[in-house]
Amino acid sequence: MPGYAPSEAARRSGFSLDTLRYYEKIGLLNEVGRSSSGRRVFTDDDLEWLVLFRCLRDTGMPIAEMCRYAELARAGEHTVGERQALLAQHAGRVEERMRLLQRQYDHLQAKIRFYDQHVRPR
Amino acid sequence: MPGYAPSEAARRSGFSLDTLRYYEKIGLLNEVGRSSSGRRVFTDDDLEWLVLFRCLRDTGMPIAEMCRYAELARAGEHTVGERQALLAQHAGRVEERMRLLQRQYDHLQAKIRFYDQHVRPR
DNA sequence: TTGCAACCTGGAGTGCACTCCAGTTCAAGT
DNA sequence: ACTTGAACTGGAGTGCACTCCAGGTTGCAA
Repeated sequence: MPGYAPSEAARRSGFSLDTLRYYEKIGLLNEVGRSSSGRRVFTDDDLEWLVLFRCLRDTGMPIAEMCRYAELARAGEHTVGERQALLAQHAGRVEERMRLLQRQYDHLQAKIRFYDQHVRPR
Repeated sequence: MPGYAPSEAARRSGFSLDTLRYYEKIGLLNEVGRSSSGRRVFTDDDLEWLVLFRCLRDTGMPIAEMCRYAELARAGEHTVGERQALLAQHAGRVEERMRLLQRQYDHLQAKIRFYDQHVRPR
């Protein structure tokens, strides 16, 4: 059980120090342990949570929903079904977003190719 | 040349009336024509611009960059190269985002499948 | 022992992209 | 003539997710 300094946790998770403190303050991240002098010491478990938050954030989940998920997890094992449902619903929305993104990307490419006719005519 | 009422333009573009006015106010959308009584009348050309803005917005382009593109277009034909380059650069960033999104989506699916072991054990 | 970087806190500030509001005007239907 | 609803303006307000700040510890290296 090593335990990571804030800067190390930031480096590993890709979140800024301020964001880590913010996530803890709003109760997204569980209270992080402290050293004798009051400095945060992140555990591997904390880091795993951060990896999940990064996944959820990158896929566009709002923070309020991440909080909901974290609360369910803290509530105990009997919430696994609800937690899974939450993730599954989110995954569905992500699929939709991916389809839209692909569609608009195709439009964009068409537009770029269209320019080819004018930038280098014929 | 029909010309569309604001509500019709909103319906066709998927932007709200407020957003249409906002886009015009900040100079993203060119000054829209007016009826004798001062009401906006959107042309097909306006609508085409809105379709493009929707594409760019859905793919995550910041408004400032869309403004830049619109300015280039207003500046004349000699900017086609720069315009194309701007779109191409954006497309590159979109590809990157799509890859990240796919990667994180896969993580998410793995997490959901992992729950299966616990929700319906063995 | 002194310097300095990393860390702490509470709270204020930022940037983005809208969204809402109050008060007014206008066009068209009954 | 009157009502209704869509549109107009300038400007204020909102929601989200951070990000920054001031002022104060603390741990460690030289």
